[in-house]
Amino acid sequence: MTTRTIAPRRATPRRVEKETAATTVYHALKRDIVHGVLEPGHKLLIDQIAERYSAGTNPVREALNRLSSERLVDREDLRGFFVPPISLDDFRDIVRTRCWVEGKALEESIRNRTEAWEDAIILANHRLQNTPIHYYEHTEPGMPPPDNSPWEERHRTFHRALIANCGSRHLLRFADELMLLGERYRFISMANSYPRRRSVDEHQAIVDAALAGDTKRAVEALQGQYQLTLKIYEETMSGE
Amino acid sequence: MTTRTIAPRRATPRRVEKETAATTVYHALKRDIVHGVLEPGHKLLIDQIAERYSAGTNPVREALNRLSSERLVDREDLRGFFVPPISLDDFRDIVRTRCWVEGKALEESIRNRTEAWEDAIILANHRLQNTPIHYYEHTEPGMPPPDNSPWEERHRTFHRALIANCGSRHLLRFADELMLLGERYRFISMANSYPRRRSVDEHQAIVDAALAGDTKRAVEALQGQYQLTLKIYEETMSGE
DNA sequence: TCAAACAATATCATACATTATTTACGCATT
DNA sequence: AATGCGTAAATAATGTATGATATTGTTTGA
Repeated sequence: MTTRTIAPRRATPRRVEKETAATTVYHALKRDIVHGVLEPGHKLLIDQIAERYSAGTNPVREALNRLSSERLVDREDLRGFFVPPISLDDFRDIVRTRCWVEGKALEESIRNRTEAWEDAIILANHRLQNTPIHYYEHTEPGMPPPDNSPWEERHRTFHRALIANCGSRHLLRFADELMLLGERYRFISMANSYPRRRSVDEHQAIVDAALAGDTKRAVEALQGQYQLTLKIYEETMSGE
Repeated sequence: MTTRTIAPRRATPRRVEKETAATTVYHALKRDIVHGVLEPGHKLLIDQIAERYSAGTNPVREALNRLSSERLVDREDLRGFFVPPISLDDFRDIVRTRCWVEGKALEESIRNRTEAWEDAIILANHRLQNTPIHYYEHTEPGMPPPDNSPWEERHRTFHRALIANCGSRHLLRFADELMLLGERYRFISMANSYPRRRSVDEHQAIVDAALAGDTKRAVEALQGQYQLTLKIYEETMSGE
């Protein structure tokens, strides 16, 4: 057997992953659209966006073009870019499609289950449970809305972890797109009233069923959570 | 009740839908990538593309950015754009995901079936059957490969018609993306040998089952066709 | 009241400048 | 001679500025 020299590791990676202005604007726009900062139906004027994010018009246009293919902005030749309008029908479609896509992905994840996947789920769930939600009602009047971005981030991570083992790159991509589209509705409609429901228990139920290998129960628990989100949204809308 | 004046109709529509250079390049690039004219793994140099399609660099970059969000080109900050490489694993993923997505969409289409939908299927199938395929083997040596774009177009239309009634905009969008990704593999691998198998019968079987309301049989027929495509591709690859 | 003409605004395309990466080359070391 | 390293030139992506073209809003005239 030949002696194998260990490849030397650099302290810093060879290529410092640098971001272009277009990519920076892309992420910023994505965040602001999902968070409802940029309002549905609103026209996205190139110059305004450029100034808002301190960039040139060219990077802005590239970012908008990328987002248009993900349906996070609407585009019309020679007429410009718009924040997509929202509608109950659209949200229904998003939730329904998400149930199908993530249901299938969870099913496959359980079928291919590995220890690493189970560990990741447990960890993600644990972290999510230990991240408190700051409720808007508990803040002083006139104060800015509370920042729940740590919880949001871990919530996303948890749901990604559940289906990460499905083995399909494309299915994961679709799930991710739908998650973003759905989150926008949550941010827009529930900016002032975070869910009171015991989402901790709901998440735990999904994890328990998934770890037990009970596909049917796990998928139903997952889909049930999304259906509930839809129902709450419908009640919120009709109540106003 | 007030008398209602009929709004006057113009002979010509108010807005003549005009296409920007970016959109033209977008479609041209999409076509050439799917058709395998631009080879997998190949680097897409902005200036070359711009000259190739007689456009400026700016529209080209916008088109590339749109395509990158649809996974029809790969993009890396500061390093440029590339035609995505192909691999058996990737094709397997595409076919599998397509079976899930279109299977679900067909199921829903049948559940919501209407006369208009049935008519559209019958029509699309009829048109497809009446469009001949020009086989490469039947052309004279040294001749350019035959143009089957009419058949390709109607084939796409047929498969879209099947699932068009599913009621989900997003599911249809995913199906469309996957169809394009899958078509690229067909064009690349079978450029010289069009399928001899009786796809007419396969399509007819799907239509018959769908019209009979036999969801299970229709979905299985549809998925079977895709699985067969995968099998043929696998054999083609191993045989070389 | 309607329509045509004009003005204002914004998108789109081109040309040019800047910045990063890739390649090529020379030199030193093994 | 072969390999590794550092520097410099070449190449290409990115960003800025400007002009051309289309749309939108307003005004004017019949």
